[in-house]
Amino acid sequence: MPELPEVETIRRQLEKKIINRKIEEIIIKDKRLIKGVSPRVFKFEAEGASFKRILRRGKVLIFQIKEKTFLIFHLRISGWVILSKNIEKFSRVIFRLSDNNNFQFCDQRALGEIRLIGDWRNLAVVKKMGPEFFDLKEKEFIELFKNKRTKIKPLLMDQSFLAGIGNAYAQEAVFCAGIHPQRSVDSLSKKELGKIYSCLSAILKEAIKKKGSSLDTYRQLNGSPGNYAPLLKVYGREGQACFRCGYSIERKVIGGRGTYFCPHCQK
DNA sequence: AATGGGACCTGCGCGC
DNA sequence: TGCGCGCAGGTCCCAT
Repeated sequence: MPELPEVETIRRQLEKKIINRKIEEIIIKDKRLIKGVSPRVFKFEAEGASFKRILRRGKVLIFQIKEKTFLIFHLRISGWVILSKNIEKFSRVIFRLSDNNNFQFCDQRALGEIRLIGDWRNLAVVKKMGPEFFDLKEKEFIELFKNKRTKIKPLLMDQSFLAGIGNAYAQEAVFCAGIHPQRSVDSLSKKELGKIYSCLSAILKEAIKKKGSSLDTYRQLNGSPGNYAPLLKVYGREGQACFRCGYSIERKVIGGRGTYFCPHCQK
C-alpha cells in the first residue's frame, strides 16, 4: 500500500481505534516479517504493552507502546492493516487486543517488515530519510533540487531526497505539472519546480481525503478500498486518452519502474 | 553522484 | 484448461 496518503490514512484511522488498547497476545504466523529481533524476543517485549502514540514518517508507521519501545511497520509493496474480529487470509502477524479485536498486519507478498526499537529516530531507514513533504514551504522544496542532475520522477520517489512519495503519486505529480518524467532536474525552472510543489500538495491532500488509492491490495483499516484510484490521471492508463490533450498515454520504464505519462503535454 | 541489475516474495492476468 | 511470462504502489545491495 504504501505511499504517504495510504499510510497517513491508516495512521489517522488507527489513532481513533487502538490508542490505550493493550496487546494481549501476538500471533506470528509468518516469522519472516519480524526483523531485527527473534520472534520470541519480539513477543516478550511487546505483549502486555499498550498503544500510546501513533506516528508516521515517510511510508513508515510508528507505534509507541512503552516509554522506550516503539513498534515499527513498513508495508512495502503489498502490505495492509486490518482491525477486525475475523482473521484475514493474508494475515501474517496478529495483535490480539484487549477489546477482542485483532489488529492484523496482512501482506500478500510477505515483503513487509515489523520491528521493535527503543527509539524510532534510530531506525536506519529513518536516519537517511529526506524531509516530510508537508513540513516544507515552497521555497524550501525548491532548495532541495539545488545541485541535483538526475531525472525528476525517480528523484521524487527517492526516500533519502523526499519522504513518502512513491511510484504512483510521483507520476501523477509530474503529469499535473506538465513535466516529462525524464526531464533532468537541472533543466527545470523555479516556476516549474513551484508547479510540482503545488501539484504534489494538492494531489497528496486529496488522496488523504479520499482515504488512499486501492490499486492492488491496499485497504483502509476496516477493509474498505480507498477512493482515490478513480481520480488518477495517468497511472495505469496506457493507451487511453490523456484527460488534458486527448493524446494516447504511454508507459515506459524509467529508473526501473513502470511510468505512465502523456508524451504530448508533458515536456 | 547516478544508474542498472538482481534479490526479496506471491498472485494475477494475459497470450498461446 | 494449463502453462509460461510479465507485471505489481518498495527498498536494499552490489557493480559500473
